[in-house]
Amino acid sequence: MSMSTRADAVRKSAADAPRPSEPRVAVPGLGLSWSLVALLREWSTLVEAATADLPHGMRGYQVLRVVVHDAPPTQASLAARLGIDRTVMTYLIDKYVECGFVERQQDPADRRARRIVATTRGREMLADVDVRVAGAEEDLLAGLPPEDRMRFRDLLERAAQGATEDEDPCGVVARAVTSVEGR
Amino acid sequence: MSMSTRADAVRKSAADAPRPSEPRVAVPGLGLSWSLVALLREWSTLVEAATADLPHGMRGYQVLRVVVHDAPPTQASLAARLGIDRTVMTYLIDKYVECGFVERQQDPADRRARRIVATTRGREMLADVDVRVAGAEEDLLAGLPPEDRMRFRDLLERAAQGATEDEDPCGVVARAVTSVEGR
DNA sequence: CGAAGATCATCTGTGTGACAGACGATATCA
DNA sequence: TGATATCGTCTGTCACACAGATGATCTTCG
Repeated sequence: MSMSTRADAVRKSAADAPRPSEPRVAVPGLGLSWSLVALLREWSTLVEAATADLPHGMRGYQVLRVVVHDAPPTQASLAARLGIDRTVMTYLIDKYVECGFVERQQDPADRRARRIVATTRGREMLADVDVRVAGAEEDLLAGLPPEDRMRFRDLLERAAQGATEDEDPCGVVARAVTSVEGR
Repeated sequence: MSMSTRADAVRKSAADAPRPSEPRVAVPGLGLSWSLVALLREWSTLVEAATADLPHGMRGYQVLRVVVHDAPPTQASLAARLGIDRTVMTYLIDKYVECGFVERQQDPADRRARRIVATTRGREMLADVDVRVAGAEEDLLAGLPPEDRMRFRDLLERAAQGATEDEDPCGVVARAVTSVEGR
């Protein structure tokens, strides 16, 4: 960030209000970082609002999504898929079971494993949240004229694709997400 | 923090939720979240590498940057600027003092306050890291043809600006960053 | 078949990091 | 002068991720 104001300006009395910071901020090469982070942050805020009903925030949403769409055979594989520690997955699922969104079923083929299946209620909730999330994403780009939004999405997607070519896409999201909600 | 766009009232934190990921599987609106997060994640990785010499990674980098460029009058204002808790700032600065990058100087005008000033070594280090970070950002967009990069930067910046109009830009970055590197 | 080892989910302990609150020192205001 | 606010620090607490051990079960191979 850093802005043009400079050191000598330190004259000002300490009593000054913590200045509200003006949004300009122009430092070479910094705009990219800042914009990326700011946008993601805003996204996080919006999506958080959209999923306020779900335990464990974004994390939980992801889990539910994967459970519904991919139905991984074991809890461990589910965790691996999202880059979450297996022990964490345990109490994460606990919570969701408690809320009635998913169930643990003994896999008859392998009695060590529990298959995590979404309940009807879980599915409904997911569908509902999906809609809200989509809306949130649209809101996120509200500052751009419609035709630029598409262009932006496209460029963003290509950039991301290029940047993560050889990377594991699942863990990526999981890790980044974890933190964002951190606060 | 205030959220500009809608996102009304989100007192409780507990949810977030991107649409993660699996590579295939096309879900409407899916790409945006994933791409944003993935790109930021990649950025985080690169920048983390670029700032490996600095304590506290990118957090420390931000602090050093602000110290050098803005020279905030007090430790508290520095913390506020970056959205970091004041008590956290204490040991964060401790570390940097220990490394010889900054110094705490009693402000003669207000003996309660310590002015944080960068040492020559700190400035050199910052300049050095700045270069590396700029390079990292360039790498980040390597997947885009050169002319698209500019276009992308522009769109990204405008989108971010629109999304965070009335928001405090500093805290934004700090918080998001914290989280992302979380891991 | 049966023993050894792998795998699954869970439980327990540990470490890290953020934050609230209290504190002494100082500044400011009435 | 006294009351109140601010600055930086310190202490205690809390949440959370992770490593390791545990009991149950499957698999492999002699």
